[in-house]
Amino acid sequence: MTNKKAGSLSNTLPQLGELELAVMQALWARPEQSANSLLQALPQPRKCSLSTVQSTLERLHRKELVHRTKQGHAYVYCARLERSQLLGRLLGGVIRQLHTGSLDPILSSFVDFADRIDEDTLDRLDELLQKRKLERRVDN
Amino acid sequence: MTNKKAGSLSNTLPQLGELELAVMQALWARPEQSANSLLQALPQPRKCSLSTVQSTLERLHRKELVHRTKQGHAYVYCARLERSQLLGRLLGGVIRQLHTGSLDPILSSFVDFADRIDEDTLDRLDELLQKRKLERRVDN
DNA sequence: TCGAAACACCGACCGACGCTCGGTTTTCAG
DNA sequence: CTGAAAACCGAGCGTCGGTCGGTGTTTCGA
Repeated sequence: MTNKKAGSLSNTLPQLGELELAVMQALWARPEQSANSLLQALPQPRKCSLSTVQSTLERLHRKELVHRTKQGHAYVYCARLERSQLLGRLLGGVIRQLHTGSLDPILSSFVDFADRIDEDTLDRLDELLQKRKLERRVDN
Repeated sequence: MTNKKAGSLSNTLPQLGELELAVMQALWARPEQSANSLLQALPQPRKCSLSTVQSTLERLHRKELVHRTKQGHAYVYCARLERSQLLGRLLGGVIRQLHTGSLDPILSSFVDFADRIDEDTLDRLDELLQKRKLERRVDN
């Protein structure tokens, strides 16, 4: 019947495609680049036309992930978010989908995740945590 | 020209649609349900036909997120992952997209995330961490 | 000054996905 | 054996990311 809407992850930050991600990576590696420069910077097996990069940049711009200014007749782009900020947003999006109201399962899931990675990761996480708590105390 | 592949989040767990998520929620709330029962359990504004729920279940099954067994002439479904496990996977997927090789930024992003949520969250995270580290020592 | 090069902009098409459903076939139970 | 309930199949739709070519516009150097 008459379709309503697919929407998928409505509450979530729009997911990033492969090329979009590659472009962001290139932009983080070196800020302030033109579409053409970005095209060159793309990893080997990622060759496509300038148009493709441009429309990807356009999409990224609509998603407010990049900022652009006219420099002569061409745009110069730069990322509007640090890599870690984007990661934080995406993490938040995923979490928001599956939250239960309580924070514990989330925290637990993450500790679980860290635990599975590496022997030292828990310790590293601990260090960061202590440092953060210290900073917090100074701020207040 | 000849299209190659869209793929989007190739390395990632396939994203879940709205209905798929709703079905999983219902399944977590009460395991061992039939398609029909699941249809009834869906939240109010989520009314659709049995067929729709069935094909969603089929998709979920292909994604190995639900397990099913014939009970009489109908399937009975149950989730193959706990909510927290799925969350962990999804988290891992997002992280894998944006990792830099070093784990630090990830951990940092998460501590950041926890910090922004609530005053006590850092402490709670600390508790869980210490508990986990203790358990680890016992295991080894 | 003028023309080519570089770029933005537009529209088109493709494949993948999730959602939606109706019709057909299978299957079980009364 | 018959009817209801479910599975199964296939179709269509909207959105999204990727891909590009053509067209118009701006710039800069010859």
